[in-house]
Amino acid sequence: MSRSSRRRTPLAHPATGEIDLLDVLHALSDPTRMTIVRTLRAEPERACGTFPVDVAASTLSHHFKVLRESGLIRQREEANRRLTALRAADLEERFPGLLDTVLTAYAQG
Amino acid sequence: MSRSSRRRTPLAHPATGEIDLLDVLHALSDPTRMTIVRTLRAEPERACGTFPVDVAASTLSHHFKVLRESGLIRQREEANRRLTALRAADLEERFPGLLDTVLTAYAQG
DNA sequence: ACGCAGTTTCGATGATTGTCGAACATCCGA
DNA sequence: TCGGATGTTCGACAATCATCGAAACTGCGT
Repeated sequence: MSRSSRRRTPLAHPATGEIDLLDVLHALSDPTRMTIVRTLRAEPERACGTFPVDVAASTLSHHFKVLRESGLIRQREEANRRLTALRAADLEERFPGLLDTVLTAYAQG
Repeated sequence: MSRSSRRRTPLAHPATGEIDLLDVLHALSDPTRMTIVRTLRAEPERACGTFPVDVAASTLSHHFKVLRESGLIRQREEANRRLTALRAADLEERFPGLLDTVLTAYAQG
């Protein structure tokens, strides 16, 4: 196995069917994470460092972990970057209409 | 002013326009509170003690406060009871479709 | 007047959370 | 091979949270 195929932990994501609604709601109830999700809906895939949030890198990493473990985002390794994408289709399959409704509600501001 | 018109604190509720989405999502991300909201959608108004949750009375009171301050429920005094109702119409006005979508998603299991 | 039923407040406790800086790991380019 | 760029992990810390029991309060019956 090549050294690059496993970074630290294998980047565990919950299966679509295992996504828990309460975890999703909790993940979305933080302003930094909501900003990440909202940003991600516009663009298909983004590197971690390119989000318009003003927190330390380690804090951002923590938020990505919460979003990943809730099933909201998927991350994959790309060289020394980690690319992040919204699991829009999975979410739509699991909880139809949820993401759209929540993001529209947030835009209502 | 009659003694009964003010209990302890005046039971503050946010105005419909002031309801914050992040507060709502946070309030809904707890299983006990989600159960309360779900129970409340079936019945128009309920007394505090009649919810199918297994926590101490003081804990329940705390959850009602969180729900009330988030704008999800409205409470009014009725003799020595406190009656709780879902602010479904207000929620619908503020965040159209949100409550239905979330509760349907939760029922999806 | 007394006590009971229903609820809230208070104080405490243990768990979780958001945040940071420092250190570490990985990959790419010079 | 060395350095810089990109992210993560590791403590640590203060704040918030869910929970409880005990005490207090309110209104209704008796």
